[in-house]
Amino acid sequence: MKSYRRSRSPCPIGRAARLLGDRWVLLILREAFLGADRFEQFVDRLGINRAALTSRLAILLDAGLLEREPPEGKRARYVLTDSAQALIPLYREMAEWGSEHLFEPDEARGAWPESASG
Amino acid sequence: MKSYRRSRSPCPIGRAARLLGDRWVLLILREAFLGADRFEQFVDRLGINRAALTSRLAILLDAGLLEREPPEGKRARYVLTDSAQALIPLYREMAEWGSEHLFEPDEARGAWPESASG
DNA sequence: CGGTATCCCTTTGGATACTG
DNA sequence: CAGTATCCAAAGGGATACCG
Repeated sequence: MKSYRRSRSPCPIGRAARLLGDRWVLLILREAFLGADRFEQFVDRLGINRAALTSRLAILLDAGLLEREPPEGKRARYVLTDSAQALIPLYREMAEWGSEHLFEPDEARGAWPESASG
Repeated sequence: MKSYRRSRSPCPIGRAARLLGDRWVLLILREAFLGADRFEQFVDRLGINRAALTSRLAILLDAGLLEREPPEGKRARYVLTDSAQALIPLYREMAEWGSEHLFEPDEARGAWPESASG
């Protein structure tokens, strides 16, 4: 597992890109903002492979965007840290931009599930 | 090559994530914002593999974020479209967030190159 | 300069099974 | 429920060679 705390690009965008330039990371955080905090919830909502989810959760914990509650043991909840909450403006930008530039004018906007549509 | 115009997630974030959830795409756009518009410039500044660059440029052309000048033939320049320019606020957010949450307080912020640091 | 093609290895991903 | 393990196929990535 790569450490994301040690992503040593001197450029803030480069360092952010190392973390956020991953589709699953982006989608997991979206689900977390929408209230998901359980392993199975992410699996169910995103249709993500369990191994892939495990690896992304480790990355997000390492980067300090999620915290486990409780820190050790099973049945954890994954809760957003302040660092992750600080990403909300960026997500708002992403949603606006996506809506304006990646949809036809008459095309319906909705929410997930990713698994049903790609 | 997947078509990014046909990324049919009904969620704007899901659709944006399909495009922006790729480290190279993010970095290529950063370089373009900083003035790069030639194939070799992207290779030199990012240390990106030529095949990887070709594939990402195709994605960005398909998504309407870049345009070729001239449209056909060789010696093309890759110029940012209005859609891509509209991403600047998102990049600004990303830079601010990265600077605040992915660096030590006393750590120096700089720019690329990615190739020299990861 | 602006690519395309090839080789080969590593990573990722889906499916599925298993454990406490 | 919350993962870990395994298998295998597909995609991605670096190095390098080649072409007009």
